[in-house]
This record gives sequence, structure tokens and C-alpha cells, in this order.
Amino acid sequence: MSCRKSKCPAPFLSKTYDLLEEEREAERVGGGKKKIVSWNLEGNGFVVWCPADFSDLMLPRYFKHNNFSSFIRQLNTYGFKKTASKRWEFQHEKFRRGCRHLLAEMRRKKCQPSAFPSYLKPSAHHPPTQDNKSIAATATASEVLFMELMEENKKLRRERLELELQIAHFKTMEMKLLECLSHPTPTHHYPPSIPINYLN
Amino acid sequence: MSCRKSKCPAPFLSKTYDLLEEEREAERVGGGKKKIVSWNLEGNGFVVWCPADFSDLMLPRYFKHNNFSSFIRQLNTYGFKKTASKRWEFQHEKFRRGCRHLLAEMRRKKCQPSAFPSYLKPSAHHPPTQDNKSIAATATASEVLFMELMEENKKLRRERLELELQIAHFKTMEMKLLECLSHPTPTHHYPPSIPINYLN
DNA sequence: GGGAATATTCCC
DNA sequence: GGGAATATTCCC
Repeated sequence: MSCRKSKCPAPFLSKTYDLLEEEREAERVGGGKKKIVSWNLEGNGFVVWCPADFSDLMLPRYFKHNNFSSFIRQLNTYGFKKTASKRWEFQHEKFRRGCRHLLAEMRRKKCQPSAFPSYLKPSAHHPPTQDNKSIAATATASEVLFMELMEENKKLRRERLELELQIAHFKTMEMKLLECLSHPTPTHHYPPSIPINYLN
Repeated sequence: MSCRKSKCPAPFLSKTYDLLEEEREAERVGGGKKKIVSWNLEGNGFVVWCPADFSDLMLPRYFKHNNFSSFIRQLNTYGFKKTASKRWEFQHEKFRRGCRHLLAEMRRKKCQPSAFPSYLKPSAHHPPTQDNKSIAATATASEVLFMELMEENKKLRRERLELELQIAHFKTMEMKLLECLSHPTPTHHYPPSIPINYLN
């Protein structure tokens, strides 16, 4: 148990909180600019309004990367939940506007103990051994069904996240392209950052 | 066992090797400047001649930090030995000038796996949960769980379909917009079929 | 969304 | 020099 843990919140949490406060202040004084990220209305969570700008402009100032998915990985590690289907809103019981002191109570998830021992979970990394073949043989049909459902569930969540990320990319591109069309220049070039690979 | 591990060396090793080769090349063509880091005479190790410049100028170009001690921590992790008392010289059996292929054989030191699963080890981070208090749930409880899983599964499939449809729309729009950009007309109108609602 | 490998930091 | 926590990446 490190001394740091008992006193101060994990750097990830402080930084995320700082970043929201900074944006709030910037909005208060500067106004005008479009919102990139902010506390939600109730102050019990936050919304990343523009993942592209958030990743490019804010992440590198607080973290050692500019990957939205790495940021999300951290949120999950600390137990945040995505709480809206159509926007990037995240909540955690202890993550509230005005309650910086609660951050110190938030805990990183460890690999949590599963009801099913790991050798029963299907995985490419655990080729069947003599041991778990015979154990699996004793599993009831409903247990097998249950595990299959769990696997499919996991897969679906994964796929959803991937699709959502793709959509975020599209939205960004879309805006850039519309920008180009609404401010025409004599010679047109393609905007530089179009991930053409999404087009087929 | 990840696919990466069998084929290519750890990023840390490639980057350290690259950095030495880059310096060697720079010295060959440019000459003049004082040496910051280089292979040793025998080519079976390397020397950081100027840790300050090395940290400020080279580390950030290859890694996500500029701390000499983090670099050394990595060297130790991969089994390098400090081989001189008065200068920062490091050697590893498989790290030799001209032998990039040997890097793939170098292995990170592991913290050796414990015989006990992590959830059996005493830890402040694992307060007993409903799950692990009664692994053998009652028939009704597991039935409820099962139904919940099925429901969530159905919801996820629905969501996935929706997201995929959105993406299909985006792809179509994308092509239309690119079309517009590549055949400019004197007066620009927005193409008619852009679902603006996707943009916020 | 999360497991697991690697990277970085912190601390002894 | 290395154990261990946290951060970042990669992959399912």
C-alpha cells in the first residue's frame, strides 16, 4: 500500500477532473468556442462532445498519448460507465462536479475474481489441457449455454465500441468536408485526413 | 502468447537499437558534434556519453518521456548490465551492433506467476462481493441472470444493427461529398441528402 | 469492456 | 537494481 494512494487520487482521475474544470473556466471567460468536453447538466458525470478535438487538443496536454480509446480504457479501469447511447457520456458515483475530495476514494479495478475459474472460460490463449477437458465435460448443458451467452455478449460490446468509434471518425470527416464545401477555394484538394479505408 | 512476441522485438529494444544506428549515421555524415550516445568499441554494448543531452534531445523522440531513470529501468527489465563504473555503459549478450535479428530473442523479465489466484491473496481492493460470497447460486438466481443476459444480448444486437446502418449512411455521404469536392461547380450547394442530425 | 503485455513512474 | 502501482497499447 503506497503512501500516495491513501492521500491523493490517482493521477488519471485528477487530470480528468482538472481538464473538465479548465474547460469550464475557459468557457466562462472565453465563451464563443464550441464545447469539446464538459460536466453534464447534473454535474454527476461528463460528456465528450467532440472526440476528435478532445483527442487531438486535450489528451496530449494531460496524458502521454492522443488516443481516445486509451482514455476510454482508463475510464473503464476506474469503473466509469457509459451512460448514454448517442453521445460519449460517462459517470461514476464518486466523480462529481465540485467534489474533488471524492476522487481519492475511487479505486482502480483489479482483475476481478470471476464466478467461473479462468480455465473454464473459452480463450484462444488456453488450449484445452487434459485437466480442463475433463472438467468441461462435467459442466452441465446450461452452464455451457451460459458461458456461450457471456462470450457473445462480450463480443457484441466490443463490436459496439468499434462501431461507435468509426462513427465518431465519420462525424469528424463529415464536418471537415462540409467546411471545405462551404468555403470553396479556386483549386480544390482533398482534405488531408480522410481515412479512405472507411469508404469500402 | 501474442503474435507480436514471436515475430518482432519489443518496441523498447527496436527503438534503442534505432537510436544508436541513427546516431552512428549522423556521426558518419555530419561529424563534428559531440557524441551523446554510441555503440562501444567492441560493438557488444553501448555508452550514454551525455545523459543530460540524451534525456532532453533523444529520449522524447523515441519514447513518451525524457527521464534517464525510466530508460535505465527498462534496460534493467530487459536484462542489460551496467558494465563500467565511471560511465553509463550497458551490455546485453544479444544486443550487438549489426545484429538486429538478435533483438527478437531478448525477453522481458517477468514477475513470476504465483501459485495462488489473485482473488485468494489478501488485498484491500477485493471486498467480498455478492458474486464470490455465494458462487453456487440458487437455481432461480442463475435463471434470472440468464434471462438478463439474453435480454442484454438482444439489445446489443439491435444497437449493433442501428450503428451499422448509420455507418452505411456515412459511407454513402462520404462518397457524395468527395465527388462534390473533386468536381467543383461555380456555385456550391450542399448535397441534398446529408442527414445533418448525425453531426451533433 | 476488459485481459494481458509493455511502458513509465514511484519508491525501497 | 528491482518490486509494484499506474499508464498505454494491443488484441479479443
